[in-house]
Amino acid sequence: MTDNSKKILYKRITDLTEISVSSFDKLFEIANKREFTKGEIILRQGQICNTIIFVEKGYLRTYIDKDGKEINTDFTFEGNFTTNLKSLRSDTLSDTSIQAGEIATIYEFNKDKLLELYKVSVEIESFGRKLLEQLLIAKEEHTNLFKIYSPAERYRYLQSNKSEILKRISLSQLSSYLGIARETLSRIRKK
Amino acid sequence: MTDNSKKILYKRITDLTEISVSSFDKLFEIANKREFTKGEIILRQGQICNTIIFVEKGYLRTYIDKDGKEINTDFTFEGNFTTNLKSLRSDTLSDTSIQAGEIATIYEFNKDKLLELYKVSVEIESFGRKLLEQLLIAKEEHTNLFKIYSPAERYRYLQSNKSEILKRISLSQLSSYLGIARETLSRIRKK
DNA sequence: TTTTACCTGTGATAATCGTCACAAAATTCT
DNA sequence: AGAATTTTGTGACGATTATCACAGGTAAAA
Repeated sequence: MTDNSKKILYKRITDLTEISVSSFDKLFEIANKREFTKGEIILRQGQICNTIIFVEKGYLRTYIDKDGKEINTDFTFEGNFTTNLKSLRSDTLSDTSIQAGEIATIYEFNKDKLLELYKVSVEIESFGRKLLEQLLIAKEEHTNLFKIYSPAERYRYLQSNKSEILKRISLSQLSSYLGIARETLSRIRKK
Repeated sequence: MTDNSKKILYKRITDLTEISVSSFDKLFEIANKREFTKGEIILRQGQICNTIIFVEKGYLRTYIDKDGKEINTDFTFEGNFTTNLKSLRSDTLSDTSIQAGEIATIYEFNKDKLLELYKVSVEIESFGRKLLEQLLIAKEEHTNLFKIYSPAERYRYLQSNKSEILKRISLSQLSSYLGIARETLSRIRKK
């Protein structure tokens, strides 16, 4: 494995599950490498999502359009996966868009090809299941922020537990992700 | 299949995925049926969660204790699954408790036995993956409520899209689930 | 470098929401 | 049925937050 990109993906997967080189190679074979400049759209709201995306470099921003205003629902940094699962699973129109937040390199995995691999390799399906587990745990933690904490407390939670996100995401992008007005977040941060 | 309980579980699984009778039987063999009266604790915060729970009858309430106040993070009605995934996966102490909200009948599936079945039956692992997909989609939808909508709008969203929950969950239990003070929710509802 | 576009800070103000206190209503228990 | 417990409604008030408007700053583009 001389390809450096391949290594990043391999690391991410083996961190999650045991996988043979042959299974990994099968997975890598269906990967479609793509490059984006800042601001480019990877998935557009209203389209059907048919891929799972791995971010090798840069980060992606997932957002919903609400009355012309963009509300960020997720940020995906290098070494992580994202998609619109609802659209992917049921072939319905995606209610979110995914955009490159910086110059980004991604790998796209086609859904149908992936489902074929699930049938062929138990290891790959097992990987799929474990990835979902991890995503669900992260989502639960994020949801609970809104139930347990006030806006100011949510920001402080990120400071203590997810400082990476504060370093990379601008205040105005972060505000909708935390369900706080930009101005309020600016005032919270000043303290 | 004469057992009626068995049918409810069977229906839930076959709604999600194709499964052979023999795989289903393997799953049913490891199921541990238990009954609870209203208010009884099924999983206590601070314990390690090692089962996945299927609700056959009644409903369960999942909550976090915050400074002595209980904040509801989830409700699980009959025909659905719940657990504390973080605790289950990493053998760490659960930060949530799960309690019977009514007289309830549940099936518990031991984690280790389930992992064994995943190895034996591809169908069962596939079921596990699809269940996680569904849970993640539902969680994403719920999270977005907090980012997109105001408290009043969140309540109206439940009215239109999840009316079942309004019928079965009391206002005071619902308020923390929606991140709204009980009094405020009472006033919202009056309109 | 200069221009342009975007991002952040800040004041003023209004709207919303949370908290406290208590009464009324509904439900459960005996 | 009657008592006890829990749930819900409501007023008053204060705290927090959203919104609007605009200025200053920063970064990207020409």
